[in-house]
Amino acid sequence: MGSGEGVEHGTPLMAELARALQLVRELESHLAHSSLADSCKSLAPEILYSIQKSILMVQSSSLDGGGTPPSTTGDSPCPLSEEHDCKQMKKNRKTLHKWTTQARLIPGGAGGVEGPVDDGYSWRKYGQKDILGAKHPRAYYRCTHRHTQACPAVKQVQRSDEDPLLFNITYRGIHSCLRRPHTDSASASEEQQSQRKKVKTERLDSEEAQEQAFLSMASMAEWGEMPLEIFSLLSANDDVLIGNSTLVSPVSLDSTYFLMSPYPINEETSDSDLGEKISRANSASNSSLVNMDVMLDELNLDQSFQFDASSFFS
DNA sequence: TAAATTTGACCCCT
DNA sequence: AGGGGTCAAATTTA
Repeated sequence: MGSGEGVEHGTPLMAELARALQLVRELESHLAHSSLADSCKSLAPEILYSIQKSILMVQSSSLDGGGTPPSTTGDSPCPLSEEHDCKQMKKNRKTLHKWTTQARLIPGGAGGVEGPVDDGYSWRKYGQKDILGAKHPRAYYRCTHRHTQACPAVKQVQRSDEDPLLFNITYRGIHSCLRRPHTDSASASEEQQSQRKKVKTERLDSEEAQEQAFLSMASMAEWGEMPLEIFSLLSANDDVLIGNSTLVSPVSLDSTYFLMSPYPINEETSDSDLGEKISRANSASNSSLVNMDVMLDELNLDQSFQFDASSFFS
C-alpha cells in the first residue's frame, strides 16, 4: 500500500469489512454441516483471515495517524540514524496487534497430525531469555524479512510450566512482507522429504511428563517435521539435540507436525499460502480443543470495529 | 561464504 | 534495581 491511504477512521470501510466478516462467518457455520470437500471448507477460514487482517491493517494505519506505513518508498529498515525514529518505532511496536495461540503436542502422536500449525512465514530467532518464574526459556523470533522489507512481525514461544507438551505462541504485528515464493505442494513436500532432519536424543531427566514429552519429540523428530521454534526450546531444555540445528525455512514452511492445532483439521494444504493463525482463531471459537485468543492490545478501536470484534471473537 | 543461531550486553519500562 | 525484549558479535551450519 502506498502511503497513508487516508483511511482515517474508515467508518464505511470498517462497516463493510465487518459485514463481510459476519457473512463469511455465517458461511463457515453452514459449511461445517455440509458435505463439501475440505478444500472448499478450508476457504472460509482463509477468507476470514483475510478480512480480519484487512481490518487490522485499517485499524493500525489509522492509529499511526498516517505516520509509518510499513513499506513506503524509502524501505530502510528502522533507520538507526535518528533516535527519534527508533523511539517512534518502539512506540509503534507497543501498539502492534497481539494474539496468542497454544500449540500442544499429541502425546502418542507419532504421525498424528492435527493440522497445520505452521504459519507459512519464515522466522529468524533473535533471542532467548530465561523468564522469571518460568521453568523454560522464552524464544524470540522476528520475520526473516525484517530488514529487507521492514516487516514488523515477531513472535515469542514459551513452553508451559505445567504441561511440557504445551507451548504458548504469541504473535505481534502483521506481516507486511511478501509471502514466501510459491512452492507447489508437490515440490514442497519433496523438499521436505529430502531435508528431513535426524535427531539425536539424550536425556538426563526422567520425570513422567518429561519423558512423555521426550517421546513425542522423538517421534516428531523422526518424522522430520517440527516447528523450529518449539524444537529450539526443547533442545535448550531437554537435551534433545538436532543434527543440524538450523531447521529454518524450507522445512518449517509447510511442515505438518504433531501439534494440536486450533484449526479444524485441514490436513496438508501445504500450498495454501494463506494458511495463517488468525483464521484459526475464528474457527477456534467452535472447537473445544482450541485455545486461541485474539487480543487487540491497547488499541482504541473504532466503534464499528468494536462491534465487530465483540461478535467476532466472542 | 552467506545465512541462521547463540548468547551476553544493552536498553527501556515498571 | 530488576525484568523483559532486542541487539549484535561470535559461532555454527548449509
